[in-house]
Amino acid sequence: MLPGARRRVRTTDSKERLFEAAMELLGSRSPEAVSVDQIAAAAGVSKGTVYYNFGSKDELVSQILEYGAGKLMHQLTQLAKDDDPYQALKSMIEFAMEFVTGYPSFAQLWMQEQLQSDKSSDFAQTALHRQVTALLIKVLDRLVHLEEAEKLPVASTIFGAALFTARMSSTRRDELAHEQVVRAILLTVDGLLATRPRTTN
Amino acid sequence: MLPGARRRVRTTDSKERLFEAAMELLGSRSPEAVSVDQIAAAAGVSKGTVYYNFGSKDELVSQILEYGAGKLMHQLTQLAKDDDPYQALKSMIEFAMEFVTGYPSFAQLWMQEQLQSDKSSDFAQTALHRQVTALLIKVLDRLVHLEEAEKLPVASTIFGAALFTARMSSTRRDELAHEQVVRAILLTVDGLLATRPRTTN
Amino acid sequence: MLPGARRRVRTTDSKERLFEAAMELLGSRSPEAVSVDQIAAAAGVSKGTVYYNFGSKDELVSQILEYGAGKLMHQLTQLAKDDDPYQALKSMIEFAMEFVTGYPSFAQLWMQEQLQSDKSSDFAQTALHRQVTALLIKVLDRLVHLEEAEKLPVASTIFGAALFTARMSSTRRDELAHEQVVRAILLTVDGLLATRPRTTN
Amino acid sequence: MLPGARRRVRTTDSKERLFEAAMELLGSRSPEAVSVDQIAAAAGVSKGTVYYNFGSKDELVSQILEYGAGKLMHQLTQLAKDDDPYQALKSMIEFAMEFVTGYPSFAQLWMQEQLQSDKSSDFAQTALHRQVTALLIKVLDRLVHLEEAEKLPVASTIFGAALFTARMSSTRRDELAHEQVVRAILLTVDGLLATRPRTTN
DNA sequence: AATGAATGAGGATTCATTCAT
DNA sequence: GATGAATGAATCCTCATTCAT
Repeated sequence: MLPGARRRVRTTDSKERLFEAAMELLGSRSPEAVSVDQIAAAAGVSKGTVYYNFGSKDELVSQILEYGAGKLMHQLTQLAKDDDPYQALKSMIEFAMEFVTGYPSFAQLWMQEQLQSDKSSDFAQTALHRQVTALLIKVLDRLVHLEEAEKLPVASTIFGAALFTARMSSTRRDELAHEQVVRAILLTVDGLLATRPRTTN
Repeated sequence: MLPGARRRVRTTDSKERLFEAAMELLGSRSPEAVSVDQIAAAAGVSKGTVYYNFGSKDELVSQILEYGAGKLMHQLTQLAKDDDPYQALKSMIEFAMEFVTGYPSFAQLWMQEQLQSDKSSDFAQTALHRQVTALLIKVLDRLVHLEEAEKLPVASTIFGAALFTARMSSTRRDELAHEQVVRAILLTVDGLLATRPRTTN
Repeated sequence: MLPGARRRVRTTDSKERLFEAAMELLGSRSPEAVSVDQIAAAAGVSKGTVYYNFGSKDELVSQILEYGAGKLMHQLTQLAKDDDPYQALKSMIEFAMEFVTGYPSFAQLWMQEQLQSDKSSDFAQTALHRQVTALLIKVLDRLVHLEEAEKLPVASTIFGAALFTARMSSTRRDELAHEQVVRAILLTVDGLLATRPRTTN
Repeated sequence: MLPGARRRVRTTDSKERLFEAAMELLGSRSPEAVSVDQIAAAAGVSKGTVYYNFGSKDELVSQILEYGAGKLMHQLTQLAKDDDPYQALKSMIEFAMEFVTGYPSFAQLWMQEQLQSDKSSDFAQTALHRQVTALLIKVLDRLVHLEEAEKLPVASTIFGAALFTARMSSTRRDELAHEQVVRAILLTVDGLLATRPRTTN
């Protein structure tokens, strides 16, 4: 083939299809419960292609995790910059909700992997928890004055409530309206506003 | 053997040992990631004994789920009766934290199964979500006046935050002190108190 | 218990129930496809009772086989005594049909075990084949003159046709009327009568 | 490797080897009594290969059944075309004998499955019984005049006698000479010729 | 870049059998 | 006489992975 000619897109075609198929399937089942055959079949490629592109099942899962973490963090970081810290939190929660609805597998994977003590290192998602809470803390600091010891619990609570309730509402679509859920999660912030001194700029 | 000494107990011994071994193992891994061999070995019985006592792996998991749900609901129902609704909520959250710390497998299993749309009905844990939120709503109603549409989201948020953060804190013991987490979750309630009309007894 | 007092009947109660349950189940499945659990459950006794009464599954199967063989041979021997050899053959075939209809498991077991070369000894059913063919040959000898070499093939054919078609007709009850089948099997004898010299008494 | 030498064939090699190994083993034991391990070992491939090629043990057994049914019916259909109906029947019986001797597993499987009422529909072998008897009836009709009601019983008897005696003679090779058995089975036809009006062409 | 065939380790489950009571 | 609990070998099957093409 002539160098520089058409190429590029086609190259990672199967890779992307595998990626998406895996995300889809991992949205409702644990990684152990999803087989490589299923992923390959859903992507319309052969099983060997999974190994050609990702090397192993674990690697595929890790890449999904990392991809999602990157995407989420990128956007949350942008939203955190809003001048109004309350508005920033609201937008962040809204985005998290949308994100989890769009990619249920991320929430699923994070929740699961976050709870496993034995698995090796776990950069990605432990890092994610740390990164998100750090970001939340930064925004909260701009809103109210918190004692050092309570910062992480508060941030974790918001993170957990958002992650869990978002995931939940993406299943029970009818009962848990997006908007109402966002408002409910923001109640934690309202609670802070009512009980802590405002940050004096 | 000395007469009158310990004995008798032995009867359903293996069943209980299996139950506990399974709870232990399911605390940190998804059911699919725990093998029947592992459970049997951990309980110190043969693999066949699992099937003699439970019929199948799924049934064992289900029974754990049901057992936990019953135990949790029983205690929460008691605590909800406290005359002071705020205190009731606080005790309930505290108990939930302790419970999840003591039996991490429950939180793990509930979270996972709650997210699976395809599994057939799932009385136990779907029922659990409904039961817990119903109970929370009853207590909240005694505290503040909520619009019908926001009740479930608020209750779900508290439930999710408690479940997730409790589970989280039982892994990262050092960083997330029990007491602080309870206070953080209660912020949602503080938020309600600050923004909604009190219930007029 | 006083010797000579009431006893007898009750003693083999479970044994008989097991025997009948096993016959029933073995009527439609190979021994390997029927479990001791199933037999015990069908008999309404515990699994241990099978071993108490029969020692092993194989022994139970063997006893069924022997019991059936004895019963069948006893009656066939009587019927073979009829003065009219043609009538004797007819009665024998009729009885075989009834017998197989009543106890499908015998036909099933015989057919299966007859075909296994590797299984040890096999008194019962190999003996049965020999006994039945020997009996048939005796009666045939009274009817027509056969060369030595063709005796066994002819007797085997009648035996096989009867056993197989009887078993078949007990499944497809509607299509294969008892009477017609008997007549069809007797055609072999008619064939002999038409092509061989009659026995001169 | 020498160019042009044997090669290529290899492709579905394992599948065929499994097929043959299974036929061999099923010749003397019921499917329940033959394990997948044994089949795989006999074929010289790994257990997984059985599942890769056939999906399940049942499917493997079914395919053997169907393959045999096809092969048998094909040849019988040819032989049935002989102008002389008696000769046609003789050839058909001879072929059936050879076939059963060559592939004892077919007779074994057919007999067993034909007798199971509970198994779902069972195209293959029930179809086989129907097909063979239908074919036999067609030939018989060219030979003698039969009442409608007796056609199936007569055909079934011939089928059963052939199947069973053939299977039997392939075990007791010494006692049941091929030729004699064929003649014995043809006696049924002789019986017909002696007792029914010939078909008037 | 991709695949289909093959594998073997491991997983859930069944089952004949043993044994203390 | 009878049973329930327990077992471990064996069975069917799944699955992540490898490799020649």
